[in-house]
Amino acid sequence: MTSRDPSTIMKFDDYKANFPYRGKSLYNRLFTLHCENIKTKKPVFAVNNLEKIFKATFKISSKIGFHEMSLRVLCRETGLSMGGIYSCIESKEMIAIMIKDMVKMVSSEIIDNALMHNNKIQTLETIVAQHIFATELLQPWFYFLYFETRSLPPEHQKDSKTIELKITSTLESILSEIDDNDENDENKYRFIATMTLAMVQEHYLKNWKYKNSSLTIDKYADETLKLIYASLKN
Amino acid sequence: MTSRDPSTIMKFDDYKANFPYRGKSLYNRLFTLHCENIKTKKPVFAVNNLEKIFKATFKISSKIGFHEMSLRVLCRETGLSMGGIYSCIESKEMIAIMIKDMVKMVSSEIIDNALMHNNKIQTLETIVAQHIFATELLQPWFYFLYFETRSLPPEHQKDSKTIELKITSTLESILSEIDDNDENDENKYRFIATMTLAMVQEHYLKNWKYKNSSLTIDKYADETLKLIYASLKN
DNA sequence: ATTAAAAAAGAGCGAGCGCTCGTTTTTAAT
DNA sequence: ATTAAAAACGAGCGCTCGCTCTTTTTTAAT
Repeated sequence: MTSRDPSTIMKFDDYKANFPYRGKSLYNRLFTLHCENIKTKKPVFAVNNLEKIFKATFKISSKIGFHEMSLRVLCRETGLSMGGIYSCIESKEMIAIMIKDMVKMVSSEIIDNALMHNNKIQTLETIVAQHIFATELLQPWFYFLYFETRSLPPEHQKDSKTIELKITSTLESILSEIDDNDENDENKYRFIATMTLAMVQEHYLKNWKYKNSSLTIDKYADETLKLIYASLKN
Repeated sequence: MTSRDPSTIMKFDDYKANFPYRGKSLYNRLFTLHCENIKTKKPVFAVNNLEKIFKATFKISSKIGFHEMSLRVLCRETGLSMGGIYSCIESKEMIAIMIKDMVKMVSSEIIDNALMHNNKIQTLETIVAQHIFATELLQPWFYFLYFETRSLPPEHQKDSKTIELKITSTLESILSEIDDNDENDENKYRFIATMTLAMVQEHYLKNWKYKNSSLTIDKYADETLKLIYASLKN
């Protein structure tokens, strides 16, 4: 391995400041992507209601699961009527599909951007750190997709699994490029890539552990990277 | 850290050979634990049906989720009638609770037994390796509990989370006992304990990755332990 | 072969589900 | 202030859910 320069890695606050999928603009994007299937035509109304619908969906389904969330309870939580909800979404199922599509978009962007670095170590560190940052900023989205993939229609389930596969296979090939330890083989790189994703997921799946922890998100990313390098040396 | 002797760690095949929670005897235990609430009085009938019910539950709910599994589909899959099923279980919900209780029992046993070692390194390695082995042998049970904890009644949800907490806090304290690297602190031990459990879970949650893999379960356990030691060295 | 107890069966119950659609209210251009 | 379009409303529809209970079948001791 050539060299590592921790100072080149973006910090969470910098990433957050430029993150385009936040607040109202997040739901604006959602509306733009699905406006064909949304009866409500004026963006300002649709965007407001989409925000209510998705926030309520995350709140309720994180506790009891998406399928167990009835639309009547969703009405109460959003303050909207049944008709109000159904003029902003096609069906209950489509809520889950929209979440999957958003997660897919964000994950793909991180990988595609990181691959444009010439320095492969920087590519590795960008993918890992930015994934941890993005899953923190969109924690309810990633959490939902992890637990509710099974309730998606088959073709969308497949799509969801492809997201994960793309991350690990990208990591795997970068690891083999940057490593110069003869003892390591492709199985080792696959193991480390798998472990890396497991650590990213650990953070957003059990984020209550980290909310009031002395382990900041920047430190978590750094520890994860250190673990990768320690495992390569072995 | 004093010394590590890989030869003292049990291999998967040895563990499997003496594992008491297998085949019919597993469902016999389940019946004994819950016979008060089971209408079917003759063990031979109850045990046979419990086996059908649980195997079908795992098969169906691993694909679509427990709540989405209707009892009518469960009837078809088990070959039993509605009445037949309800004379062996109290309610649909109780199926999930029984699974939680079984997982709790197995996990507790591993920790309690491992803590009886005088050599703390052996305790650590026993907890890690045997957890990986047990979650392989009872994969559907552990997988189910991970994804369906949310559909348990609150007090049982709490109980389920306690299982995980007991494992990580035990690991954490053992790590601090065996480590002599001054650079490490309690946060580091917590991070490593968390990562260790994440690796155990990775294996049983995504076991399709490992079913036909060249990475055997013994090797997986060994790699996980090596990662722990590499991370301690820093 | 008889028979009483145990097990298995499955139609039917009330409740709650996702979703629709005719009506009312709100919006915003004039 | 008027008005036509857009948004919000919510009772009601058909359906499936978990579960019960009476009836039928099987078991096993005599």
